[in-house]
Amino acid sequence: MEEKRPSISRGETEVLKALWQIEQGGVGEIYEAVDPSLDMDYSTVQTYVRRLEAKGYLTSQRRGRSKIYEAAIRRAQVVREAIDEFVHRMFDGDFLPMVKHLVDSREISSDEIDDLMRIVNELKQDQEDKDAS
Amino acid sequence: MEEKRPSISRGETEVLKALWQIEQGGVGEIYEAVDPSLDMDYSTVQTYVRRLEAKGYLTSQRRGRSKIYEAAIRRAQVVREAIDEFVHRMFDGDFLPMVKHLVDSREISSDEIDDLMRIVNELKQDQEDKDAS
DNA sequence: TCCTTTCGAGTACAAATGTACTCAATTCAT
DNA sequence: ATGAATTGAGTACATTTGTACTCGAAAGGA
Repeated sequence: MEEKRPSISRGETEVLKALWQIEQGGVGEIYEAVDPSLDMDYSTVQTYVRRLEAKGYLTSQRRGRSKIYEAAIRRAQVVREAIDEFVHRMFDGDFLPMVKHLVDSREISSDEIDDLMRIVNELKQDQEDKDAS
Repeated sequence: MEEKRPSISRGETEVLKALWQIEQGGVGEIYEAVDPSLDMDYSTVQTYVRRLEAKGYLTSQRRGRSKIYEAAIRRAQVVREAIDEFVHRMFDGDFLPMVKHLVDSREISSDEIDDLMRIVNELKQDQEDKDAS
């Protein structure tokens, strides 16, 4: 089991997202990959990278003079933890009200509803399969 | 339309949750209502209340020597904004992957699946009703 | 070779956040 | 009435976060 690492801030999350996208790269490449609409300074990216490494979210290996970074934690893992944290914070850990809010508070296209249907049906299927065993 | 107020921190959120629960009350009562497992100091609650008022999340009215506070923003509103922020941050605004993660990353009881079904069916119903008009 | 660009490493610093103390006024129980 | 508890108001302070600058080494182009 991994240690539980410190949580990350919004800015750090953005940099991590960029790194997940490019899989690996130096600060320059990460900088390129960060959502441009954020208009994040190179130095700022640099700082976040440093902090992320300190927090154990990514590892680096030297290659010549520069450093290649790589995420040390999979996206799904971080996302899961963030969701858990969020559901606990806002709904005392009860995820259904969360889903309800999610779908209630925005307009959803028919396609999305169908996708939702599919997701839930799959769940139900799995559950029935399990019951049958 | 309301101004967009500053966002609130975890601690502030907890105090706001407490206030939503008791509807209204002085700092003492809010303090009592805060999730005890957080073990939040009276003074800390006091500070959060002050900051929440400054941020426009709650209003107060004097009653004698003490002050009665009341939430100025409905829970649903705050929750919606928080969810939006979260979905944007983690899923670039795309809520389906969010739901998928939500249901994938935990064990869900049959009852909960049925509830989910109900929620989604209701959605579908609404959508069809709308189409019919 | 000399200039420009690129990095890493370190430092800076204000705002936000978590957490708490002080003090003065007041209220309450004995 | 007097000491204890409560409350509002203000202050304190370390940590985290957002944002950025400096400096020096290396690398690459002219």
